[in-house]
Amino acid sequence: MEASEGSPQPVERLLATADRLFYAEGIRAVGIDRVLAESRVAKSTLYAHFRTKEDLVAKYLHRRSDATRTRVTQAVEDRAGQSPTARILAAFEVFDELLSEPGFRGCPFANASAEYPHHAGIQAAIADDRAWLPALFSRVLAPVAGQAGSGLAAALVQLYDGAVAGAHLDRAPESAVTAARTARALLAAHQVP
Amino acid sequence: MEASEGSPQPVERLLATADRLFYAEGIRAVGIDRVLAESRVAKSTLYAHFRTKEDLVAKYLHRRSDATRTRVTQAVEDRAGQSPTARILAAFEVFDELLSEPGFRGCPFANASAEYPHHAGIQAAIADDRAWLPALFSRVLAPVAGQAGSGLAAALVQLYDGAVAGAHLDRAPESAVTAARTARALLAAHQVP
DNA sequence: CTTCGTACAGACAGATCTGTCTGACCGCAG
DNA sequence: CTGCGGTCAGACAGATCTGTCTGTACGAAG
Repeated sequence: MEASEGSPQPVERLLATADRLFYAEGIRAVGIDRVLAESRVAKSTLYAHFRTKEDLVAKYLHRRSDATRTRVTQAVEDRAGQSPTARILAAFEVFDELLSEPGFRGCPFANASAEYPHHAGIQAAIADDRAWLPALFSRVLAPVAGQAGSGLAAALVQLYDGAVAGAHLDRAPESAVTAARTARALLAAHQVP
Repeated sequence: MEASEGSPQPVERLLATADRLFYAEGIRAVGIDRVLAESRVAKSTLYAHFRTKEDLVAKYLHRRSDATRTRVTQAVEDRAGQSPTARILAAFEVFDELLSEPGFRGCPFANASAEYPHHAGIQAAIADDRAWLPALFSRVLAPVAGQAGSGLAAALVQLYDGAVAGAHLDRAPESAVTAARTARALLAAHQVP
């Protein structure tokens, strides 16, 4: 039934290769033929599972979103008993790891939005991703910050977005540390414990 | 000698159309033929002034950068006598205007970087743009913040980048106001007058 | 009037990209 | 053994894109 631990199933190979190439070189810059050749998958297999290239792109984005959300959420949940500030800063520690990874090339969702500003399925994948981080921050802050909680969460998301942009465009991975410092100052200014 | 006030010269028409289309729809998504048709310029004229499409893209980016830098710098210089905090906040007021413009679709440099991650001329145009804002903030902060000035400037640039990303991906132009609030808190925390 | 520089219009070649289709192969269920 | 679902390999059509080239038009300079 399942893969007998040889090389992964075709769809998995396809998605792994698409992730690598689309993220590293840009989506429109990478043709379907290239993805197929490097993943050793037949064209007919691709189109048996995805209606168009854009469907594959949307799937690529959803997988990226899931992976990051899981990783960040886990780090925050691991500190369930600690203070809201400590939990927020735990998220920023993960951001630091993400932004320091060798192949980091910016936010895959911002990048995809630049390439497909008007495609419904891709924009939906992006909108989907944009929801989880403010929700996570709001959840962490809910016990201590009442009304101002969502505004504070939005400000923290901005710090994340700014760190991502800077790490990419300025090739400055230390921007995650700068963002964490600002986050700490912001939380202190709002008397979050 | 100069244009007798009819329709602008071909290169100017070309650049205006390229700016509009590249920014609104993405660079790779817009073919040269489309730019030529909408600007009513002949293909031979384009290639007499630009060696390749990418050269035109680089020019488009340089013009965008110049326009924004001029506008922001002017607002800051207009408050030459005022406090550093007031001058920084004046920049954020301009950001608010920029992010609230109807056709706003994110940072043209981040967008271009997503589409041409490996093209030397385009990456050079992006790197060029990335320098002026931290330099402006550093200049404003130099009189009051000594050593910490450049770190503070970097943090403020992050706030700008975060506001741009949020305004684009979340369609939330009010993110400029959020960023300005954080900037004010940050400057206060560093006792900048 | 002629010449020169600039621009226009559009054909053209060559490359490339997406999506369809054909045919062969292979493991497994019946 | 036979049939079937899933996969591979690659040809193919049709569209599209960049960059070159040809020929024409027009105003200014000489």
